[in-house]
Amino acid sequence: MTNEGPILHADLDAFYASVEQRDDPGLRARPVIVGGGVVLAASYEAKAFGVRTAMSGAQARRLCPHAVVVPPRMPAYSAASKAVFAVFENTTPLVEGLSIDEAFLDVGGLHRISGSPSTIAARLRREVAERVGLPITVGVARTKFLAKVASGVAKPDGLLVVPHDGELAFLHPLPVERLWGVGKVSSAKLRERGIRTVGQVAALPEVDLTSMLGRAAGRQLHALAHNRDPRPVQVGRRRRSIGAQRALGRRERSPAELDAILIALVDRLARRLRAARRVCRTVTLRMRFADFSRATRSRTLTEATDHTETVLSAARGLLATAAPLVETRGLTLLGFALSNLSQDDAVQLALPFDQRQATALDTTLDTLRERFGGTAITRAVQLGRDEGPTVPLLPD
DNA sequence: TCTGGGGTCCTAGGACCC
DNA sequence: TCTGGGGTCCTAGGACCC
Repeated sequence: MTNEGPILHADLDAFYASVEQRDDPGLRARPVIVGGGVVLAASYEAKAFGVRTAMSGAQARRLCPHAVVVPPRMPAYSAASKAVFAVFENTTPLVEGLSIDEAFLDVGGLHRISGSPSTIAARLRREVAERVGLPITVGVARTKFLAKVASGVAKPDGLLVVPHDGELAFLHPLPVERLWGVGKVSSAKLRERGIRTVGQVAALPEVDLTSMLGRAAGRQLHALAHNRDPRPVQVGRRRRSIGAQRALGRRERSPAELDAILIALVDRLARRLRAARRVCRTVTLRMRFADFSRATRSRTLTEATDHTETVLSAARGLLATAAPLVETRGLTLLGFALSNLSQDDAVQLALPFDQRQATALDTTLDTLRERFGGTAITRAVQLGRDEGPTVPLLPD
């Protein structure tokens, strides 16, 4: 898929909180906080008091004592998300979802059919408001990165178009934190050297940035500050891992209690895996401790699986490995991630051809089985699953 | 102030193979 | 016997995003 641009970045405003205000008129125009222990989303009325996403609930209530705190309703948010994405798909087939509440849309080539990019963006906002009842902000620019920055600047309920001849004038005065990939740590490193704006980053040689932030991050930052972002909008990106976790609090848990939580997590994950028709090969145990330090332990299986029992025994093995850590640091969060995902219907994927080719593949698989055993078959079939039917199935 | 639940990508070292 | 360069895979940690 080529990058024809221009690109829209569409981002729902205070998504979870907006859904709550839409569904309960009593909440409209009032400060709303979604989530209990931690703020998952805050309405703009609550944000005005300094409430932010990921802030602890206690701090949020101190800042905004009259806020209405509501528990999250995930099914309502997924349904709203689906409805909004339907509007996106109706605008252009070139949609790249980034999360439950934002996406890139490539509207290049739509000019003659649908009007100018700003007309398309205005219509998109209107349709989301009319059909789904939610406010959405849209940034329009030549690249993904600029479109995303533009929507960030235009929030809430806004529309901002960055003109071709005004890109650097728009970009350079912005604080470095607006750059994608600049979080707390990178921001601190840059500010330590007196670098506060994107323009100041652009004045730096790339080597300075890579030595400060690492190779990939430095290069990316350098490119973005110079407004270089060739990444196309990618349709149909696939998930690379599936995870589930549970906070445990500071209370000690008995081994039996821990095992019960472990079983519940693994069971949930294996179900999601099968529902998505995927198989996994790597199981990762994620832990957080009383001092908020973290650790992971992982194991890669020889064959991909979606069986609860197989994942469960790997999960138990990993937790046993980590017993000394758990003992000394005190476990406060337990989670698992399944990665190294592939499709579970590879043979079908590999056989959209005619009968002769199907027979040839069967012969190939038989040969492999004779010469290399089952592992080679799994490996070859996984290549087929990951890469599609063009991958040669014979090892070199 | 005391911290949820879901993800992505990068780095670096070691094992192993050619 | 010692030496090498290059590549892939696995593991662990960490930054960042919503």
